[in-house]
Amino acid sequence: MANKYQHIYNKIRESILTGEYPVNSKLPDEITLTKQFECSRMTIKKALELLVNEGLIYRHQGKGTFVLSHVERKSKIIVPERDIKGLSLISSDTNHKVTSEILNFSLEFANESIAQKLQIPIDNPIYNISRIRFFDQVPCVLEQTYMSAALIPGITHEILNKSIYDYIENQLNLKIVSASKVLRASISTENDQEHLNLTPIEPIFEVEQVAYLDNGQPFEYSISRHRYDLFEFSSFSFRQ
Amino acid sequence: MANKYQHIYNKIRESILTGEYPVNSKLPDEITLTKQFECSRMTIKKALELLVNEGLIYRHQGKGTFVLSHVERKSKIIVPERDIKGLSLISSDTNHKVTSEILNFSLEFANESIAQKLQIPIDNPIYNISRIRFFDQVPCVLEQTYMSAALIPGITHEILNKSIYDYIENQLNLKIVSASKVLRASISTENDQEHLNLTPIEPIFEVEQVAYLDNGQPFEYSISRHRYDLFEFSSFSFRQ
DNA sequence: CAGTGGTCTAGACCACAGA
DNA sequence: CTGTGGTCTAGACCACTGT
Repeated sequence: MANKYQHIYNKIRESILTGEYPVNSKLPDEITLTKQFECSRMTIKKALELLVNEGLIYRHQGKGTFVLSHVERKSKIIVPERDIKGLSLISSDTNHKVTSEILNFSLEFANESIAQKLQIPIDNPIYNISRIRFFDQVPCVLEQTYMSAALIPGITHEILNKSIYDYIENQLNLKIVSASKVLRASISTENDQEHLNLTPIEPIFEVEQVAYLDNGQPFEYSISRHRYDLFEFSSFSFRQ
Repeated sequence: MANKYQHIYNKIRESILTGEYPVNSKLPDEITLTKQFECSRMTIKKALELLVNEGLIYRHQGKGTFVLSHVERKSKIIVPERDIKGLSLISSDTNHKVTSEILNFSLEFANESIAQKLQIPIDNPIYNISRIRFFDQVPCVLEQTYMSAALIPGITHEILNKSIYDYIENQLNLKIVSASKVLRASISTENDQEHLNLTPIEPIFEVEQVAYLDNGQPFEYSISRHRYDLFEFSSFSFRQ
């Protein structure tokens, strides 16, 4: 493990998830943890902060640190709202299979709206990519993606059939670090209904996303239209 | 200002929003900031971390700290995804008016599902509250709320017409600190269509939420059904 | 190499909770 | 009062960037 605080975070997280620290129980105090992990108090704090952000524990000045209940849900595909990679995550994590069908893949020139999202000049070249994503052979997402061709060179059909993110991170060695999203419900269009097998009254869960590299440059603007009955987005928020 | 790091956070945030540090510009390095604010480097780091979480800046080891672009959107009611209080926030923030119509307000006994969400025993008393929320006289949210009556005593019609959160925080002096949410798109029911003036093909943006007090106790379980055309949820996520 | 942010320390003092 | 987490310091050493 590279960092001490991440190591400690993983260890404590594991202890919580395996039930060694049960729900509602009190964690050892910070001083005890510094001895247990042979580190300073600041390092323990940093590790525990990660668990607070994750909604796994809460801390109370004067009282201590306690394990929160962490409920699992199973009926749908749960996308952690703060996740950046979307379906790619699921495919590597579980025994489900995510595949793609490419509807369109072309090189175009950015119009004003897209140029603004990607923070590039108008008429710069961009990839325009339309895919249907299948989850265990079931069509579940219509995805429209725009990427700056200068920033992400060498996209091929082959790559689109797998994961764009894998290519960017492992082949181009770029780091995807953040994303801003807008989530909304939307009436399904005829196009949606055809590709995702929906009736006209069945809606779409739309996610509009701009994803950023570690230098702050937007590299992808995408609009994903999810089957309403297969996706939920979960999030945990707390006051800072 | 209570804390030095919050003071510094506010100052730098202000400088970014007023354009004193323009988009894409580099912030002063940490050492310079420690001199400017007369504090240690850890304190600067803590302040800057808040700005990173907010998506206002990004930091790059070896290079520096830079201002990210922060775009505003205006066409819809934008709910910051990490917000806990929902509409109450908007009503106090803007010159728009949020009102309520109470459809039902009764004391009941928790069934298994609700008891589990609120982490109370089955058959404990709970408030069952149904409200329509109006935004500038337009009905826009159907809200179903369950709260433990033991935890949040003294709810009245009067309070429901205003903000429950205000009552809990200012009258009962309880602190609402976190919430876990599930967001989904849903077909509108006849009930939705009637109260929110929707046609059958118009969907609902549903938010299911459990909100927690600072002692980790869930105090509210709610399901809010939003007009799909008036609400968007925005979020910013980054890898930790 | 110098400049910058990332991690980590050892300890000080404060604020809050509960006996 | 003791036990707890929150804030803050002054400084060390490391990792990465670009000259």
